[in-house]
Amino acid sequence: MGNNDIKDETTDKFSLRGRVFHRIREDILNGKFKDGEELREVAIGEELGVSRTPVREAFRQLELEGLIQIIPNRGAYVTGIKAKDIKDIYMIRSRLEGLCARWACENITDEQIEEMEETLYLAEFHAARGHMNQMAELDNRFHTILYESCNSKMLEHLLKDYHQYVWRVRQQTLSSSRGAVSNVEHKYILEAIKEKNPDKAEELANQHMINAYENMVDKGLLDMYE
Amino acid sequence: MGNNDIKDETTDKFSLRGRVFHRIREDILNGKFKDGEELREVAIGEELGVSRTPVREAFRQLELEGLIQIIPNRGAYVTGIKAKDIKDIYMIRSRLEGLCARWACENITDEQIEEMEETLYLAEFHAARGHMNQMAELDNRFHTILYESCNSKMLEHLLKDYHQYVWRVRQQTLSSSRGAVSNVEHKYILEAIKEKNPDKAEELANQHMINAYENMVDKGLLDMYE
DNA sequence: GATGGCATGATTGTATACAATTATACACAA
DNA sequence: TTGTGTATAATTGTATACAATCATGCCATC
Repeated sequence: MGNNDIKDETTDKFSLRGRVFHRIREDILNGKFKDGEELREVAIGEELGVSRTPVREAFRQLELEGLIQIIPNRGAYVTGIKAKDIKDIYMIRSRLEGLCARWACENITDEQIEEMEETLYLAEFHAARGHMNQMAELDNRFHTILYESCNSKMLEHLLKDYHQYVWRVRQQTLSSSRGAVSNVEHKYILEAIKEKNPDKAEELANQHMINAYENMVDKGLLDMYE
Repeated sequence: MGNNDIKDETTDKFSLRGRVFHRIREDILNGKFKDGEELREVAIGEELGVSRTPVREAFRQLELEGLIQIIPNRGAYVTGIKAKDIKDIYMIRSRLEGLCARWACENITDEQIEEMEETLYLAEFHAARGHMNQMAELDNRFHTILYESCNSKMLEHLLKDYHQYVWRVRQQTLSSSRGAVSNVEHKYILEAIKEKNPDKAEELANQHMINAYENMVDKGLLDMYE
């Protein structure tokens, strides 16, 4: 139930605690802090030039996010991303993106539809030229708009959270040849939403996520997380 | 991604911070702290006989759980449960319980099957006599075992989290006449799992949650959260 | 009377000090 | 050599002190 958007709204990125939180989060997701590594409050504090207090508060949040495990009176240990976690997240996302697409059918605004169509159009352009960075960014935008269009803060937060969580892996996926295929799937999903066909939209969004995962498995992109 | 089980494992219920966390959480979920109410660190601290430090750490966790909103340099404000949240959670749960039942098909142990059968048997007994407290407890056990049987810490944590979140509402539901019906649905779900029929199990668990929600709506149990 | 600025108090943000707990090292005995 | 107990160091848990920020109320001014 932790979620990203609330964090960005309320846990000030410029407060010491916020900076520590985001920094450690990044370092874990980027692999700088390895699985099982112990995080000491003073060490982190000195590295970032702050006292233990904000570090401790950041730790408590990271614990709830599942990124570290705190053992009382012992310490904080990094919980790295494992291939199994990625699989679980993709399957969870598949169901939830489906639900999100369903709800989008009755709640999406014309502006959001137009924005999504723009991303699709641009994605086609960049896909043809192999601009992978832009593709990743556009994929990002498509999904973010979809999440915001479901009219459920709960679901929106949950999905944004997972989306961020697998960000690094996802980038690699889109850097492969799936970008174009993914874009076509996006098109069909948006079509179903525009048709106000919730069953179809849910099914397509659901399958879209499963396809994305299977593509990663096929290409061996998850091997490094074993 | 915050989740309950990790909390119970790692955030010691007997540390000051843990006690503050659970206490405030309870008070919000039980309606003692009303929507929009401001929580002051010193006041809470004095009431529980602790200093601000553990209170602050508890606040940070409650924020990630979405139970309070912290505005920097201003204060912490209670975010009450609203009827819309309950609806969203039940729909999210419907999809995820379905996924959970699917995974249970290939991962459940014989011991877990036996435990679930025991709860079903006992529930039948208590349903016939109108023992509502026991019914609630048995419903709890059935779902908890189901969550643990899917072999996914991620999903298990998420579901336990939501399960707790709507605990108070859920108790009222089962206190109505749905207990017996719910128990029959549990039976069918377990049957499908024992048959190793993932499609059927997912569909049944999915529908089970939707039925539970619609029952609450019909009985007007959500009116107080409007 | 309304409005804007400033002083004051209250509250949160951060740092530090102290207490409690745990890990480590070493001595000593079996 | 191995195991155990204890002293010591290191680390986390909690409390308190200080700094920064925000809210409130009063007064001056228009």
